[in-house]
Amino acid sequence: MYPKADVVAPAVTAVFTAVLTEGPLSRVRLARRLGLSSAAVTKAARPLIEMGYLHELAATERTGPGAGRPASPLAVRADREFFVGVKITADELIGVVCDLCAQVRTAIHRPLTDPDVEAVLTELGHLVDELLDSPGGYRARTRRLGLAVSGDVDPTTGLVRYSPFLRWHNVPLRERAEKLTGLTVTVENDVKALTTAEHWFGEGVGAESFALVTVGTGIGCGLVIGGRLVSGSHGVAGEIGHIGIDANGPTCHCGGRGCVEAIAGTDAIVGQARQRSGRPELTFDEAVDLARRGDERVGAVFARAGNAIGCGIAAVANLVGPARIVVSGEGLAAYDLFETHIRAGFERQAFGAAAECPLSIRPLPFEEWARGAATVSIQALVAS
Amino acid sequence: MYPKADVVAPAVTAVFTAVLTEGPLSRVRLARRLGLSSAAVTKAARPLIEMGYLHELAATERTGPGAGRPASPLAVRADREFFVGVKITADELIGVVCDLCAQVRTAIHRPLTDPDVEAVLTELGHLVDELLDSPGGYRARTRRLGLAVSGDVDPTTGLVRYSPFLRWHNVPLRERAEKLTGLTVTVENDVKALTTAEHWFGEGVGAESFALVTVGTGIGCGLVIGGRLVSGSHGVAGEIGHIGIDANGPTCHCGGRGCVEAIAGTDAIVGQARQRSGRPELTFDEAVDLARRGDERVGAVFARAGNAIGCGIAAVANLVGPARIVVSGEGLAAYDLFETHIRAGFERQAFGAAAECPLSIRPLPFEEWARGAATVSIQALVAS
DNA sequence: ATCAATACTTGACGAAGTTAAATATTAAGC
DNA sequence: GCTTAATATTTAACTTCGTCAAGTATTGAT
Repeated sequence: MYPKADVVAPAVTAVFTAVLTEGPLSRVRLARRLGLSSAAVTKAARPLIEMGYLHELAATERTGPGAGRPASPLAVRADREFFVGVKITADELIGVVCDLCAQVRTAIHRPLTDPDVEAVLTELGHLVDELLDSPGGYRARTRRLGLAVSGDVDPTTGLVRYSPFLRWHNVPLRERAEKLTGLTVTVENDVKALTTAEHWFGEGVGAESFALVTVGTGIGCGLVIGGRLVSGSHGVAGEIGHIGIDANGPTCHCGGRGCVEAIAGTDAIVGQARQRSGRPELTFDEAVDLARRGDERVGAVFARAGNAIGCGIAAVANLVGPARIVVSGEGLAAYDLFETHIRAGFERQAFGAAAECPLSIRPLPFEEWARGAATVSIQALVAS
Repeated sequence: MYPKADVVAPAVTAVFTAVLTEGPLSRVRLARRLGLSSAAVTKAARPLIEMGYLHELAATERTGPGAGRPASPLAVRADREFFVGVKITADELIGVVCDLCAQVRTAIHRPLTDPDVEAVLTELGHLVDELLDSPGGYRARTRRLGLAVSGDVDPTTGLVRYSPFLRWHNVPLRERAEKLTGLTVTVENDVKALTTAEHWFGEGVGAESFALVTVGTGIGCGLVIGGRLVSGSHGVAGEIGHIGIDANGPTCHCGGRGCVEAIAGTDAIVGQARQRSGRPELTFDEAVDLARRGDERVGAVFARAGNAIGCGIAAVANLVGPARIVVSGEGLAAYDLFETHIRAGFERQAFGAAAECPLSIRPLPFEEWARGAATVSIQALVAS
């Protein structure tokens, strides 16, 4: 990233990260926040300014009792560089172009007919081209592409070890995508990418530890502990969906009993709602409708699901004690039906001070997943 | 710790830690393991040797095809310094003297009649004196004392915020103990101290992430992730005992339902065993006896408890994916009754590759808690 | 004895921080 | 307008802690 060295001085990365995630900050504030001398910040900021990543804002707020030279806050030049992020699902590619501040500039959804590797890669190439050629002139200032895939992914090698939904085994996705697009590619698990996005640019900013729970067909969880994303030694981490919370609950496809996902995954909810309403063709949206109109049998399904999610979240809070937890995902489109039950389940099962952990519950536009992918490639730039 | 600086070069701490935890290692091996040049290791080792913490062993094994100068492994001089560790419970003080390798040299148990702060501190003073004056001449070479207390403890200030069993609130334990003994004192939560001990000197050595589960009256869990002990933002972490695993299970004293502890804590087991056997005076040991002799009703209580523990452990494995998990504690004195059920519960509920996480299940001498306290003070030395 | 192999040490160098002093810019008081 | 106190930033000398490259040490094999 910088002319001289391959790996960059810690202070440079620290300064860049702080300005990116916490907005414009003067050198003195940066120094205090990062535990560095202001001289060190001056030096670290210089190459970043020279390369156009940061710039000085005009002096603004007056500080203190009224005297003193005004600070020159350092801010990110958002349009210095753009990043493509693509979330790959079995039936759709979702692609975005983000600026350096992770703001989405353009988004494209493209349906897929077949999750076959070759077919997906071909579509991916077209999608990336279309994104880069869309109005805005992104191509000239885009060098990086982030990909988010569900399943077991090795971000260091860019290998997709196993993705159940896509039915991919050991696909060297980074290599393929780099050859295809000519961009520098990062590959990450989708939930981890989203967690990263929320940690750097969302509600997790500044939190030393942080958890993101996604509610959808599956129920996932990304964890940041000690400022670092938790990866899990055996490639497993954040599998909140398969925590058992009801010893007599339904059997899960994973072989466990009473898994959160088997109670609160959208498939599980639909199944239950069909059974209770006696309408075997019911869709998720229809079930939501019924519940909103006061159908008690279907409402109880959502209540139980919300409780299960809350209980799973409480397990996270009890075990790792994150500073805050964000609950999100497609399933929360119906979050009015969930929220109180999630909170109730959480508060009942959270132990002691863990109950004080702030919970944000809100739905999430589907592009957010692709933004997560782009965020990972922003991080890759900053760390380089 | 060293003459010049207050904080020591990272390499010095790294070398000391590696030799302490992984045994004698030559400089070249250390360099490879730590990602340093061998020159850096030579320099880092020098002050440690000069101060008597490390020494060179005689060359030993021949390496490679047969040629080359033999290595001079660096080893810890275990008797260079001693450390006192004391575990404080409501009815007992357990004290040990450990050497630098965390080997217990002397242990003393001392009953307490009253968990009042002043009474405990008085006894603590006597206990430390007795330990230091016991045969072995420890006093002259002991500068540090580690204390382990259950409950909410702030290790940076040495404040015991709240300890339910002791009924202590905001006791400045470090300050008091330092004044009392003249030693440099570290204070830590008991489970975290034990986790630290196991991470540095037990089965957790070398693991980048690691979990310790303790089974007793309470059920606790210590976590190491990314090589660092997890502390929890709200002072809560590792509360595996209050994860809810049975939505219809018994109500727990914490207000939750079906908590692991409400099913598998020793008190819960005794309660259940009394009920099922119809003997209201039954003790834990008697219940163990009955189960071992084939009493099916009491045996089922242990089976259910073991399953609950396994299920809680699976939650840890699913969420954080530790490289290994150790299960231990007083409750495991009867581990023959538990083990298969713990493993069964774990394997049923562990998701995917998480089931591959090695599980060590074994009882633990009670002095181990005090050794944990001493270990924390060894760490404090190394980090200084 | 010589050589190849491996372990360790040394000293010059460089990267990346520190501290202390200089410089810049402002508001307030006179 | 001038001075002063306050705050921000920069500069330069210095410190720390590592690397690299070259040397020394010690061994088995030829």
